[in-house]
Amino acid sequence: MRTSQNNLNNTEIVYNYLKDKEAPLTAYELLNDLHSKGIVAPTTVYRALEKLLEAGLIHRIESLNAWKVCCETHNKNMPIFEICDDCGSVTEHLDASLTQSIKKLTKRTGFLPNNPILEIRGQCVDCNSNL
Amino acid sequence: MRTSQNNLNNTEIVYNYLKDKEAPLTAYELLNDLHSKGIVAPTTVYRALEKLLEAGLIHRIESLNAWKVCCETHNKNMPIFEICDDCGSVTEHLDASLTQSIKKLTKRTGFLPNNPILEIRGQCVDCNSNL
DNA sequence: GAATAAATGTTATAACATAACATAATTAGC
DNA sequence: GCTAATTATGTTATGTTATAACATTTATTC
Repeated sequence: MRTSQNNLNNTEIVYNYLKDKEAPLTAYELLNDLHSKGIVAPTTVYRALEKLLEAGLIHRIESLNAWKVCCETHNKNMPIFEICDDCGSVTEHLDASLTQSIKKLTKRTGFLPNNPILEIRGQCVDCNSNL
Repeated sequence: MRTSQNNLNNTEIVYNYLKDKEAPLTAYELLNDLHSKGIVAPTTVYRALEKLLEAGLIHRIESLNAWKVCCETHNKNMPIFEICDDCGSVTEHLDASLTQSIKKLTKRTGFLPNNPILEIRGQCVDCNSNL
């Protein structure tokens, strides 16, 4: 029996919900928030997230165990995330010189990069200027 | 009642064990391996890891949920880790130009960095040259 | 040696993630 | 359109990572 009320599949439901969020959400936050859409098991959430990740539509924020939509303007650059530990906002940045630095490093060491994880924990401009 | 057999405290026990490892260990791997030293609860392991982290003696590898001793030659540079998904080895690197790139980015965005998490998943030189 | 602080022990549980297998929906070929 | 194969989904259970809450012990200070 199909439990969802409309013709969106789980992957689309998760993506649409995540799309509007400033801060990333954990899988269990998604599960909780999307109960009303017929998503009732962790497995369902994780399967959707896996597909979105493969499609390059979302990123996993490793240091938060949370998920965020991709800005989709990578243009060959590696994404780096600024994570505000005060307000929880996460912003994605693309930076050519950073990307070059990492490429140089891996070239020098002979490492074959696959998935760079670049996250900076700290305080965003709004939070550190309001002190 | 004191259960450990010698005069090392838990923090030292964990550090000494971690020190010799090429690959990082998870908290539960440490727990399992250090049962014989009287460490029998997750809490004990996490408390030791927290102290070592504060002391700057270890790093947490976020994308592996695992822990590794610090090379202790940072010299103001931010550590970046190359993580081999084939053999599990993790190597720590210090790179001035990478550090500069990140500083420039945070200066531009007004972000106050606290803890940079820089990890590259991929294939180490040994694993990618043996193909 | 009593009072305080720091470290450790113990039990329970929260939070994050996947395994294993059953069923349903979609599609591809005939 | 029917059947087979594939893909998606549902369901239950469990594995893995991390912390809370509180008791006890050890070390330190006066």
